[in-house]
Amino acid sequence: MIHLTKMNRLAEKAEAKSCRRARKKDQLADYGITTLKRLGYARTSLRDIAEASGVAVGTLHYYFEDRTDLISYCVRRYKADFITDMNSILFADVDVDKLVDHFIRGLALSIRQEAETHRLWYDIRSQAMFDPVFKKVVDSIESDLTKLVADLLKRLNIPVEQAEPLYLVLDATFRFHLQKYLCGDHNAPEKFEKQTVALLSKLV
Amino acid sequence: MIHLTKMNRLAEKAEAKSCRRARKKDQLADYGITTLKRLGYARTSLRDIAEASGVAVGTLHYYFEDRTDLISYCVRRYKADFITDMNSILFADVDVDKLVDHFIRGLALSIRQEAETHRLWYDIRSQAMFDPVFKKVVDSIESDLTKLVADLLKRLNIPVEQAEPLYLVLDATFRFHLQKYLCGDHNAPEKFEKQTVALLSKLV
DNA sequence: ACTGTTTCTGGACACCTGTCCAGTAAAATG
DNA sequence: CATTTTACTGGACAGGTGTCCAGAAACAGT
Repeated sequence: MIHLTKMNRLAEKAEAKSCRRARKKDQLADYGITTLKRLGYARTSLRDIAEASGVAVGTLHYYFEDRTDLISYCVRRYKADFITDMNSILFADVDVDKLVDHFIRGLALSIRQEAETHRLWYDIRSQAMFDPVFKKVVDSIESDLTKLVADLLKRLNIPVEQAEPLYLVLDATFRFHLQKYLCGDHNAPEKFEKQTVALLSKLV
Repeated sequence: MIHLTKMNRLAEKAEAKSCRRARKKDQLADYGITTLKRLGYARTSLRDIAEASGVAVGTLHYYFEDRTDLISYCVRRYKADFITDMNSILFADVDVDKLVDHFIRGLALSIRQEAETHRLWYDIRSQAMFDPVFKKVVDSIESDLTKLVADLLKRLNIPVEQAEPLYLVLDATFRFHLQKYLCGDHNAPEKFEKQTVALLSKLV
């Protein structure tokens, strides 16, 4: 029995240790994401991230294999938050009647509040066309986003086969107006809302 | 009179000179575009372009102010070819009846034949969200593409106000299937064709 | 054939990049 | 308290980056 409790102790310790390590790793990744949002993939260096984290560059290599590993980890982690945000928009409102309008309004609001986040997403997605390292996580995010739209359709009793093309339509208008917004057009989110409503009324 | 002919001569010489210079500049830009297509914006260095051109790095600085100037010039030049290609797709066929189908088929073919070209376009467009240097040329290309769709609508006797949202729909499906194609899905162009036809039948 | 101009080279420059490691500080362990 | 393990530092390293320039080479005009 003593052996077992001893082993449990050790196991607990080991777990607590790896847990602490994981937490720190995530914390560093968060600073990484912040930096990536600001500078974009092409311009973000390890030193930028280290400086943002208030940590030496070597520390990054203590927690991550190499640059690719770090950025991949950032993107994977970033994905989680990203989808969570999107989901909270979808399920914020329960009234099925006005669900679509609220959904679209949520997206419009997100252009205002999370412009840098979405900008990074489009950056990474483009990068994935050149660097296969990001292919998997980009595919994963994109299928999650499609699923998001599918969930919306389900609640509206619309066949989910339309989810993919509908996601693409939403994505295109969203990206376009995000771009306008980032260029200083403060009415872009509003325009996005109108255009999307008009588009959806024809499609569903 | 002698003076005038003399001045004409000189003017001609000067023009021929600047013309030769411009031609060489364009030639270098072409090698730049080739390299950008292959490596993407983030990974393309002046030395890569110099090597592709069979020229010393200094020569690039002889024709271009700096890196930004070179790449901007490349993108601006690349835009011309890009739009020309797109236009030739639009006006290749004259039969109004099957114009849309041919147009979409042309786009599908372009995924196969010009995948790297389009990949670069999406790369630069994302880059423009971070670097205002590319904002202008990206806007210009995007408005040209919208005009392309508007021309298509005109020939179909459909109000051109729909051009922008329709362009966005085409862009989204095109980009999505280009991505799939680049990931090894050889049927992506075909799927693009089907999905786009289905989508358009609902929209117009 | 000589002269001035344009074109181009090859290398120097300062800086930035990711990677690595000896050594230090801190914390856990006995 | 002593020792071992973990966490972290600061700097060295090789290689890559954009930029710049003295001078060679090619060319033009006379």
